[in-house]
Amino acid sequence: MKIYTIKDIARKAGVSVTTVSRVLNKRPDVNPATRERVERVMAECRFVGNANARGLKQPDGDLIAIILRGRENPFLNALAEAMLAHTQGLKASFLTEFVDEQADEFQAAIRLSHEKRVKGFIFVGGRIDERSEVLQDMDAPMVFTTISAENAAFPRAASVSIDDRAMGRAAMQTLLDAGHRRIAIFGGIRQGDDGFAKRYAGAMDALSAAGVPFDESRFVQTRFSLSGAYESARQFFADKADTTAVFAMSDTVAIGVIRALKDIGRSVPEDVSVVGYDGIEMGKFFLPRLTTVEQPVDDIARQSVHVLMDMLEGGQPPSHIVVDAKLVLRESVAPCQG
Amino acid sequence: MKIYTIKDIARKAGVSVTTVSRVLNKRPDVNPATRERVERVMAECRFVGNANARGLKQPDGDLIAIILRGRENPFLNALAEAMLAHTQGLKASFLTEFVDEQADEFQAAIRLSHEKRVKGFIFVGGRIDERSEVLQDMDAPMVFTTISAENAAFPRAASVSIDDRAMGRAAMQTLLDAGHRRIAIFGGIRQGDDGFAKRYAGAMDALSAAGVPFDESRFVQTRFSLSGAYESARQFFADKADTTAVFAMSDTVAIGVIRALKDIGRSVPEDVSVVGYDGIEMGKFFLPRLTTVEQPVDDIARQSVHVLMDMLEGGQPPSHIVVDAKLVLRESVAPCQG
DNA sequence: CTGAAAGCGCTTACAG
DNA sequence: CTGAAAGCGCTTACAG
Repeated sequence: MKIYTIKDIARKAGVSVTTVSRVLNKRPDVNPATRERVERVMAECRFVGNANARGLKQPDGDLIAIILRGRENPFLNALAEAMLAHTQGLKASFLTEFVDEQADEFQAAIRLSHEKRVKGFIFVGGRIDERSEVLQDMDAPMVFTTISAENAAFPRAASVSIDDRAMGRAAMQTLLDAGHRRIAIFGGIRQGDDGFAKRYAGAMDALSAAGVPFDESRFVQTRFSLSGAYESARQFFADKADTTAVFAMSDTVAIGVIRALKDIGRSVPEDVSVVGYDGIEMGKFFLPRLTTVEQPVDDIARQSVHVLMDMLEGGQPPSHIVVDAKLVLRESVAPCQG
Repeated sequence: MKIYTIKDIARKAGVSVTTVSRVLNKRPDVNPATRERVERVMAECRFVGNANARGLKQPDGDLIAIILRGRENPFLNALAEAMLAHTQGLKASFLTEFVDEQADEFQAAIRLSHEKRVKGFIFVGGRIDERSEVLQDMDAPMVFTTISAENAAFPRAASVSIDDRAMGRAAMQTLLDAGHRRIAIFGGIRQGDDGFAKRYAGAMDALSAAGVPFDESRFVQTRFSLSGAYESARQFFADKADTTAVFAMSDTVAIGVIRALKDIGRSVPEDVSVVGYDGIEMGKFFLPRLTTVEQPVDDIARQSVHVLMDMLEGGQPPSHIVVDAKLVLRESVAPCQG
């Protein structure tokens, strides 16, 4: 199948390449008859423009990259997909870039800003740490989602997130209200004031308001995968069998923990209560259904896109938006028996 | 942040753009001192080449597209990821394209073959139907995965799949062996000899070998999502409450069915047995763990990549590879009580 | 080992 | 309404 160029089409239609380019870009200043003829030839040849050539000349509108670390994470995937849905009708075009769980999304951003002249970035489930420093040089606007960049001091970084501290507190409070006292927390590395650190701080708020001391050895730092959480839980419960409740900082972790509990002969929620975080779809189908902190995926997605466009086109300063999350009570938490 | 071009670098380093291009492409014919100087300037400027410009000249090695229909499907995602893993060290470069569940992956292929000069295609979880006809014109080699293209008569289409008929039979046999007779099948649209039709035919093989008639009204055509399967199952069991077992043509469907069963007060596997298909990770964590047909993801991925490269570089004819799947017995099937 | 020049496929002032 | 020509950032014979 020969690949036709704009030149081939021009020759076949008996016009100049300029004219072909015009009809290709649906410009108004073309004689209807000419346009029709060119369009027919293009259809016959199944002509589709060469994106590289076009990209070389046209700034591509504005290209925006949605960068997602962790291809398997169902929550982040849902978030990215929702963003794409809010992208329709915008002048900018969007691309989604997946980087490995272990990889550096900021290096990916730098690379994209050069290679593809990407003009704006949305980090889906990003982190902010010392590696983020490389972004200081970048003048493209960016937005962090599910994490606040308020204290990050990047000149052009906005953020959209839930109030992780308040929701961490709510999650823990749910467990406390059910009468639990020996509670474990399964979470990620806490650094600075990132999301995990805030959820942890919120949990501590609830605990100390209730006058319940927290035994540091009940904090488990786990990988955020089913198998990682499963192994962490097997190991933890072999040691701390008297734990009656778990606050898991993601639904995926919650599911891994529940499976491990079941395998050592303990039911959820009868023997151990579990509260998750994120609100993934599987949480509504799992047995038991997960009690969890539900992040408003669609809301976060919509706001993220709009905040970025406001910075990019409106020249507005970055803002740090906090959206409402809610704790949904389902089946994985029950009154403490112990 | 200024974006530097090869020209800027050349000027700053006091060489020609040709030389810069040479060091950029790591060609051997550059004076070490010159190379070092150019590299330093590039580093200082954080120079990264413009992909569009490069793509315009260089055939990009060979660009191969992995096309995946359905961004949410965990099985297909795992398959695509495994393919990428087998891609390391190959001369070709790969890109992953997601198309909507409802979209036409063949149109996407045509578009990519023009826009990005894609030279080969891997359809992850593709279909073969009347729409596929557009591929007749395409001379780029392609491979279908999880479905056989043996009878499709595309000149350059290879395929890698499991023996769906045999495995459909094995799935049904498992249920039969457990004593079940009133069995439902939850599957997709059967057309021609696609994967669903084969799984169905295999199930019929097992049934008729066992002398068990199949009640056509126990075939349920469902969407392949948690919620789709859930709704189908609620509706089906309201009518056919005496069904004691289900063969679900995907694990996701199996999970939706199990959740629905539980909600109408029936346990799996005590009251109803369920066998799934695919072997997604969640199946090992769900309660109960899923008895399922496990597709050898890594094997399919590796073979797909190699078959394509053989066609592309070795000029070999397309082959139709059948890889071994196995039925893994876990917890969702139990002896029939009824 | 190095550079001047042509060209990849397109777009866009500019002139008519 | 239409076309000739320059140029986007790079690569690659070709000549030295």
